[in-house]
Amino acid sequence: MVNVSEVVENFREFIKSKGLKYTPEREEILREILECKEHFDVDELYIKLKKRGSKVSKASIYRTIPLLIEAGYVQEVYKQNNRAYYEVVLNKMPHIHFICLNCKNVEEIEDERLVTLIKEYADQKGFTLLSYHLEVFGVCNNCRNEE
Amino acid sequence: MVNVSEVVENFREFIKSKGLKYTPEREEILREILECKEHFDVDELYIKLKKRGSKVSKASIYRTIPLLIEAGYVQEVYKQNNRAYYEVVLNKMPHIHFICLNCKNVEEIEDERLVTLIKEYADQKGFTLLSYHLEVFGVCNNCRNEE
DNA sequence: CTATATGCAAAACCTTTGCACGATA
DNA sequence: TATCGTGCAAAGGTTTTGCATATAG
Repeated sequence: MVNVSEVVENFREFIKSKGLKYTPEREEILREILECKEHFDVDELYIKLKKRGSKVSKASIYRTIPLLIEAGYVQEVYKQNNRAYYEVVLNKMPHIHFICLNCKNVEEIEDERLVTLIKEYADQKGFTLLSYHLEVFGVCNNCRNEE
Repeated sequence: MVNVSEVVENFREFIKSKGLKYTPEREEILREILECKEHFDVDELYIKLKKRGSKVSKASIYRTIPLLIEAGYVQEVYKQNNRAYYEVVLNKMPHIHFICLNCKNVEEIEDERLVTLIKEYADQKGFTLLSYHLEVFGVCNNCRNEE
């Protein structure tokens, strides 16, 4: 699992190295995101924070997420209903998303061979790999049987 | 290349099989989309249609695209500035995008092993494969050397 | 003739932004 | 104390929707 205090510390250094200010809001948002096991969107995050008694605004969330992405902790994975969904990428094996176009369900799979394959190409091209995501679109078993 | 009249005919059957009505607007939109070699968004499409003297409204485009997606001709590939970008998936080999986060360059690669791997999983899950795309983020060789 | 589609304009929605106030370094 | 961040509310821009009219079957 992710070592939360280590990440928090790294984030603080990241923020400072950019000449920005480390604020309680930014830390709250980071900590809450690190708790997310699944994909999340801004609204969900906002509600979770509210429930904990936090006073952060959505504006701050919208302004903090790009920093977390830049720091390499978070990644936007897809959009649905005009809403962006994110996930924590720390210590997470890159994975394949199987997205059903009918029921919109997203299933996640991890695969070693894919990792190998991509690394091979990256090496070949002299490409410094940061992250990636593979999205597969189709119709899931359930939906197909219902038709 | 895509056989346009064949696709148009298939789409007509698709529409009818759903008990919907086949209209000139729907066909105009389909034909225009089949002309798109690159990714496109609703606005671009609308402007192209206008230039040809078409009278279709954006509303109709927005209402037609989901049908084209359902029919399997079109796919949403990404969003940028809160705008959805689509592409025609007919006769297009699935591909890997290597995206350089520095210079924003996108390089496209086709790979057989990836196809095999995904088909394997899809079969396993009873997932009807329509399309997919793999995006790899990092820093390209040129940019790395410049730093 | 009936059910569905269209176009228009307004609404809905997520995200961004301006501004005054507050907090960090 | 200067700079940057925050919250609020309003703006911005894409997509959706209600409604009257038009059209397909």
